[in-house]
Amino acid sequence: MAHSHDHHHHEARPDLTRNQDLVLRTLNGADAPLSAYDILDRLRDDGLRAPLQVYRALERLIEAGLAHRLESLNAFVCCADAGCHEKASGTAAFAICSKCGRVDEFTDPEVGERLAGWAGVQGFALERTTIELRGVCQGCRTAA
Amino acid sequence: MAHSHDHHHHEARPDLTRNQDLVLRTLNGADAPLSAYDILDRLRDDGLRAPLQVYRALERLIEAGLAHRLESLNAFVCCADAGCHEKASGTAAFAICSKCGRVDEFTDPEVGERLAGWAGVQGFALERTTIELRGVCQGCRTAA
DNA sequence: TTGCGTCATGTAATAACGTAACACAGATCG
DNA sequence: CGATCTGTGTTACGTTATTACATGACGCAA
Ligand SMILES: [Zn+2]
Ligand SMILES: [Zn+2]
Ligand SMILES: [Zn+2]
Ligand SMILES: [Zn+2]
Repeated sequence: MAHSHDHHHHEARPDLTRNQDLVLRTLNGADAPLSAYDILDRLRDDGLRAPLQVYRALERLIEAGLAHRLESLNAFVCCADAGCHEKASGTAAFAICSKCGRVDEFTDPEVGERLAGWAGVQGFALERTTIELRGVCQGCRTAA
Repeated sequence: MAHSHDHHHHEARPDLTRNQDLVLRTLNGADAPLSAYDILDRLRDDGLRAPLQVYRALERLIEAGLAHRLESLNAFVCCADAGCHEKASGTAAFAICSKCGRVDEFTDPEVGERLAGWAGVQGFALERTTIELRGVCQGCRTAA
């Protein structure tokens, strides 16, 4: 079932397998980052039993640019900025609220260029960049 | 033995306790990031037995600006850029070589300002920023 | 058809990373 | 003196991630 007419989904996703699709839906349905074990718990009823099943799916989703890992949280979110992988200035950054857990993904071309520039000068072959901001979101601040 | 005359070390450190000093020396003596358990293993002969002893020391060292945690590695390094905590443009970034493990700490004021600027516009109360570059350092590339 | 690579999957066991809870010792201050 | 604060030591536990091995589905070529 690689090519077919069952794309009830607005985008031609890069052919997800069942487990990958389950994990991606779970991430999409969450309003905060989920750990691999959170995801596993939510997918027990769908037959997933072991962490590795989740980690393997996450690996592919991240490769495909459909999800991100938040290193400072050991958790995962689905990509919320389609342009974050457009090379040239496509370095995703994440603002993570310590109060409510919400995550805001954004890109700043200037930041990406500065870091790439540093790498160029140093002869550092840049493969991946992690930018994570921790703090309190506006909603949580005004709700104080 | 908190105050004494045994500061054979060039800087007036913020009065480290024995465990903090042991951990900091270990980090200083390493040529790559160390996990908390790496540190623990190296300090068994000095009497440390449990992970918590290391984590507590690391917590203080990081607060004091003497060490950093690398989130993408779950490991720790000692601070290599005294200016990285000078507020105004003092956001530390780390370039981590996937081949040899070496870490290069640097700061780019422009990057710090752009991220702080985004936070300001969004009403996000920024507390902490993580910037980590993964790739291959020049030494490892030319040694290919 | 059979055999062979490749990829996803399933499962168990274990490694690696991190924290809660409790008890104790020394310093400081009324 | 007791009250409190900070650092310490220890046990036990919780969370996150990987290794190793076995199986099943598919495409393809002999
Ligand atoms: Zn993204
Ligand atoms: Zn919030
Ligand atoms: Zn530093
Ligand atoms: Zn290197």
